Amino acid sequence: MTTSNLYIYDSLTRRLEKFTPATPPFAGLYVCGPTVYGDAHLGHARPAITFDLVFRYLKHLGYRVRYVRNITDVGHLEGDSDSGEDKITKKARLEQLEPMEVVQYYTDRYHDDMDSLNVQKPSIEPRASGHIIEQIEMVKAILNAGYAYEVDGSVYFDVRKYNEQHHYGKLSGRNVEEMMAGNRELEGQEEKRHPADFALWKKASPTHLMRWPSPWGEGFPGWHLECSAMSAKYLGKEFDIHGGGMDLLFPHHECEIAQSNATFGHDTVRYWMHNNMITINGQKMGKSLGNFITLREFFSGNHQELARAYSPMTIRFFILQAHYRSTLDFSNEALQAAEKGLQRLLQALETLDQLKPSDTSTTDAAGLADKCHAALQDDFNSPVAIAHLFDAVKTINAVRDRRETLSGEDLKKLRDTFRLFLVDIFGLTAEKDDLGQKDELLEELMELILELRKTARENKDWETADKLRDALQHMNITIKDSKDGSTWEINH
RNA sequence: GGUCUCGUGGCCGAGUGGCUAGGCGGUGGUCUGCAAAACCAUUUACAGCGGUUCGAAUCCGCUCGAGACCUCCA
Repeated sequence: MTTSNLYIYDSLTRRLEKFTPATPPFAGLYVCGPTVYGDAHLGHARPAITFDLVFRYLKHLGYRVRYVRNITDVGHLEGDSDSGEDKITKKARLEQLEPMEVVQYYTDRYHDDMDSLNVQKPSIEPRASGHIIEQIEMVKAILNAGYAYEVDGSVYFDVRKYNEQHHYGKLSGRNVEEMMAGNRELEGQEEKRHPADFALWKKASPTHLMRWPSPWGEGFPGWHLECSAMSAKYLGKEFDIHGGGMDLLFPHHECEIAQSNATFGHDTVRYWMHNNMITINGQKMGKSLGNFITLREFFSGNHQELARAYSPMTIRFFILQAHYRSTLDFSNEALQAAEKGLQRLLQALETLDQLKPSDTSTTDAAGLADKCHAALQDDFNSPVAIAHLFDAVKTINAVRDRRETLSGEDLKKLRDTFRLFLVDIFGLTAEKDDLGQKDELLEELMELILELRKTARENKDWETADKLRDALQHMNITIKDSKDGSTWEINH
């Protein structure tokens, strides 16, 4: 294994901590996945890409990583009330489908979106509905430990009791007493002994569709239980990294900590990582505000806020260009800037293959790997690593233009390093749809047209040459002339 | 109201005490039949006020502004 010096910002200690996995060379990573009752929006892309980077980089460092990302397919209640309808059921009713049809439909679409973004599949993608037994067992264990109570077919976590021996609120920086003061009156809370108590198991109302038998009657698991149960099942009672969006810090992850402590008597997570939010007009992009733009809308450009379509790779690069703990503000201008920047990097990747080695090097190319590693080992600072790649682009172009030279050895090193970080670790590649759109017939036709234009230009028949160029531009095809001839591409 | 975070040049976005972040845009140039593309060069910053320090974007205080969580949310 590569000796690493990886530091991760731990949300719990609020400091950079040196990453030392519990049982090297293994590393366990659990990330909260989506609730599948709607298309993924730009906000969903952030944790997916952030932890895809973590996954890829840990693997690169030589760890044997088990990455678990759940699918939440048990509908959580819309309100905190017994009478509330859950999100998936509501969607199912509106679309006249089985709840599980809704789940399947949006799970498939989520997978498609993640594939487009070149997000690697997790090692295990467990569904909450497939782990009802594990969740029931966990409720039992918490009841046995005395940290929960049953009321009329529902089981609640006893936060006040738990707080006597543990600190409920240590992750999100709050305490139970303070939370009392600011707590709002919500319906359906009469059963709880304390407003901060949360449901571990919820009795299903007669009309509730998603329901399972349990020792407490027909019902469904509580909001926070699935992640505790499934992370323990697949990663053990102590695992390395638990990730998710900052908005899950409270109450979701706070509750997970309480559940795990109640069940196992100790924390299960060694490092808590939280990605920040994507904002639009300075505000969080989210379901509740209704100001979200789905990934599919980005890819098609079909949304009021979008000046045009943006490719999946542009979205990916846009997200990687900011540090995961900073907010990232969406704008058309920023996305177009990202698109241009990415093109520059990808162009350099191609140029790199054409470079010829010299006897000696006039420029340093060896430092790139160290600099990029240093950036990533500093809490996955992808924007700094990317800045180093841009510096390397200058070198690559200089060698191409014969302003600098590289020895064979240095050239190989530069190629390997550049490709390693850009393609393997950041997952940035040329758009696949480029090739998809260029079918064979089109290729041949374009070759013919470019040949005709070349002849026209050689005969100084500028009228014909320009006519071809302009006509193609109208068809959304751009001709790019260079010394070595002309190339073409379809505009996005 | 409670807890917390942030405020960097036209835009996005790194940076936590002294050393050019980077990208995009703009401007100038090279190339080109012209244009585009590509490449090269280059421009402006640290919300305000006060303090600590030889020295602060970076530490402390205050003011102003924005946001997040406290209910489902990535």
